[in-house]
Amino acid sequence: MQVQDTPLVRKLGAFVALSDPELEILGRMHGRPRSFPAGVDMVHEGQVKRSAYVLASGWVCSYKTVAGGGRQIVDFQVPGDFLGLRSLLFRTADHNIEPVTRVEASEVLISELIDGFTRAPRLATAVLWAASRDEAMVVEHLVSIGRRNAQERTAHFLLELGARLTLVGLGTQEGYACPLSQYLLADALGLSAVHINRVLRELREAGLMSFQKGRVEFHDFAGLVALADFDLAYLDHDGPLLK
Amino acid sequence: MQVQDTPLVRKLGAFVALSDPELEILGRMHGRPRSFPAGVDMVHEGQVKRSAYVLASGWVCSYKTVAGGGRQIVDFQVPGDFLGLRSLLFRTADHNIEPVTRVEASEVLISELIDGFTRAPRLATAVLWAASRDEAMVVEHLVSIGRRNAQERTAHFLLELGARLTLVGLGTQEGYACPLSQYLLADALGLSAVHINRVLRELREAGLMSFQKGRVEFHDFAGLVALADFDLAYLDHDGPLLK
DNA sequence: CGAGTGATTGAACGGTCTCAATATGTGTGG
DNA sequence: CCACACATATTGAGACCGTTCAATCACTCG
Repeated sequence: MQVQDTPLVRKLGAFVALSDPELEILGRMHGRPRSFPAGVDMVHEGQVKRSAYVLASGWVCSYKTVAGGGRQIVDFQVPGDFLGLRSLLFRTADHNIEPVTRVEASEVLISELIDGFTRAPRLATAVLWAASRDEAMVVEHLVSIGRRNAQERTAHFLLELGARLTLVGLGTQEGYACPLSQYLLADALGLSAVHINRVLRELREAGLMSFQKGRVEFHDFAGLVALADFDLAYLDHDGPLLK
Repeated sequence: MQVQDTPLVRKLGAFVALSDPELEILGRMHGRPRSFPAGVDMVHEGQVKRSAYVLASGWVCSYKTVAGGGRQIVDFQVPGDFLGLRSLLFRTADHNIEPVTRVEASEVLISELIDGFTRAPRLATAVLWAASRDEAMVVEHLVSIGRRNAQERTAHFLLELGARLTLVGLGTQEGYACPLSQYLLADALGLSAVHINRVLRELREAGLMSFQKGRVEFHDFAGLVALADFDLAYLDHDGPLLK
């Protein structure tokens, strides 16, 4: 099988130097393609029959709803990310998953995953690392919402998305394509869409960055990192941690 | 070896029905006791040499600091909880761990953990479940801070702590002993200590609950659950999920 | 061309913060 | 046992950040 350059391979490859047999096993995980339209939940809270997926293209968001009718987006997933790993061990899914754009994803059977791990334990480590990194991002998100004001929070979030996309080859320090609406951004950052709009304007007028017409552009990367108190380290790798 | 009734055994036992050999392996994890005074960090951000621990007695908090000098407490750990599992795969710890009270904990070597899993795979499942549950709590915390007002947030948090403590035999629907100061509560809930004080007074005057002199008392459990939009399901088990 | 979605801006309200002062409790040293 | 320092809890007053409501604009798609 030809060595592939999928987002998943690129991401895990940043952590573990992958051998040919390992690449081959990963390649097989892309064998069960599924397609989902934007805006229709792939998984909803309380759903019993669940699957895990690897995102091939498109963006999705994971969210929970609250009594008042609002919702909190916990995280977005971009190509190369896993979906639904966390609640595999629960009786029912504990959150909703909604595609932000049209999405192509590969369904991963749990048995397949376990089997892959048995034959290539280093893959298990790589996936665990990816899961730990996901949780670290949720934690950083929590810190943002709890202790940063709207500007810092917004800047931090868009920087982090940039770092993740860069890891899978979909972004640079110049910017990236971003299909999120200001409403989605608001639901993710615990702010109102109106206020997001004002904050984006302030950031633009300060010459730090812009987010318009589906594209995030960093105009003063260092300044933005300083404003957001963004830690480059935890997404920055000089190369695989495991050779 | 005598079958033990430690908080860890009690918690994992709620998820997986544990056999004698499994209990014996768990018991051995309590073989490396350590003691820590209140207020002195056990682990700090960026620290390279890390250990994992199982909490035997006392409370600790995990937190991250932000530029302005503030901090956000991500979670508290109570007896039976693991410490430091998440960042095991990172080069350095990504958060601080501070004992809230004097703490007794057992150091767990990574090799020991892996070895235990090899000989008792069901233990691995149980620990993974515990880790997933921890992450689910962080997510719920995120939702609280993002989308609930101060009253709902405070009520939700104290209810969740109660549910966790009940799981290890340290609380009931009547209440529980709680060593947290209003400052710690504030750092956890993304509020100021002054406002926490007012919120606690409102909850008390509404006849819902009280938190005074180190003790949380639920006066109207159902009313509090309704106010907080608290989901009893995800911490509520009729018995082990795996027989 | 009309409808719907997303972006933008203004004005007023309100939840939470900050600053400040006063209790209350607890441990320490004299 | 008292005096004191120190942490924690409590309460008030004013300021500020972000919300809500409302209107207008821009763009896309039928």
